[in-house]
Amino acid sequence: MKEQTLFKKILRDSGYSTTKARSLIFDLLLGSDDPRTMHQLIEATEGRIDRVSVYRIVELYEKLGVAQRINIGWKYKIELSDVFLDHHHHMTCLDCGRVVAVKDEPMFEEMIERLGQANRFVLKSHQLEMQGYCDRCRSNAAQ
Amino acid sequence: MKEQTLFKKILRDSGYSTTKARSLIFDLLLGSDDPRTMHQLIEATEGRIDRVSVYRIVELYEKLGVAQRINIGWKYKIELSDVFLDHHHHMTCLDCGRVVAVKDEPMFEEMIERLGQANRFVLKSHQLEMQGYCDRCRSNAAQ
DNA sequence: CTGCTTGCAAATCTTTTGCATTGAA
DNA sequence: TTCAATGCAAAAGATTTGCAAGCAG
Repeated sequence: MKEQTLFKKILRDSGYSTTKARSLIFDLLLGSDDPRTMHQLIEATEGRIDRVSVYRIVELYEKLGVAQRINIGWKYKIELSDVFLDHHHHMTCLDCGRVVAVKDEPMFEEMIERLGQANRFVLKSHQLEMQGYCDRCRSNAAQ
Repeated sequence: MKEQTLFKKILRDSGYSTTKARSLIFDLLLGSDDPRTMHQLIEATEGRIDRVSVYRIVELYEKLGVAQRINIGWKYKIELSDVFLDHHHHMTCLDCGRVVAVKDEPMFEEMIERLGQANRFVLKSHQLEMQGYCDRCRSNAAQ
């Protein structure tokens, strides 16, 4: 199913309407490879949507599982959820700030599952964030 | 080495002095099992330290590797770094908010290492955050 | 002593709330 | 048409900055 169609279906099924503002935010998220900060997202609307609405829309997307916040350093960024992007994790370069999406291995998922059971948790989600220096930056300067 | 001693040594070695304010924040972090939000930390000082100083001290602790921010849901919390606590990860209950520290397996560390190499990153740190429902909450209501 | 630290005041930035108006179905 | 969604104004909350006074070494 085309992303936009699935997106509209999710809204409709949950009793929300598809509006110009909601579609724009969705397209902005779909259009960028990298997660976006709230600030970037608001900038990207170029005043077409009020900042308050951006907050409200992102909040809704999180509730519906359309988007998720991920934590990069001290800040958070927004990206589409696993429904629209493959489940993955992030590796951030401490020097240039580049964020690489890392597909995870089945073995990793199994391990997460085991950790949950060992603590008697029924796990719903998880995030793995890694930081280090990418090859480009490493060849430029000694860390 | 006793925690306080190591703490003072880290400050001294980096050219910072040990002050009443810095010791208090350190003790507060050392005294609680769970990570603390900035808000909780400020409350815990009971006005003995200005909120601005708390921010500045926490910032310094992060720079020196004494403490680290961890992301719990949308917010972040502060806890002592691996220098003072064993390296671990967090499992948060989506219902009651309880945070469980999870010791990780050597296998996990190996996997992280491999992921780094595969992406030509030299990894320096990583965090794994898991969310789900704990056994207490699960037995109270159906999720 | 002397410069690093802190407190205080205030600026700035981020996020939330209330309410009147607009627009999707 | 009708109620949900948006914009606008403003409040509330979080974080940062500048500067004078205080304290650790």
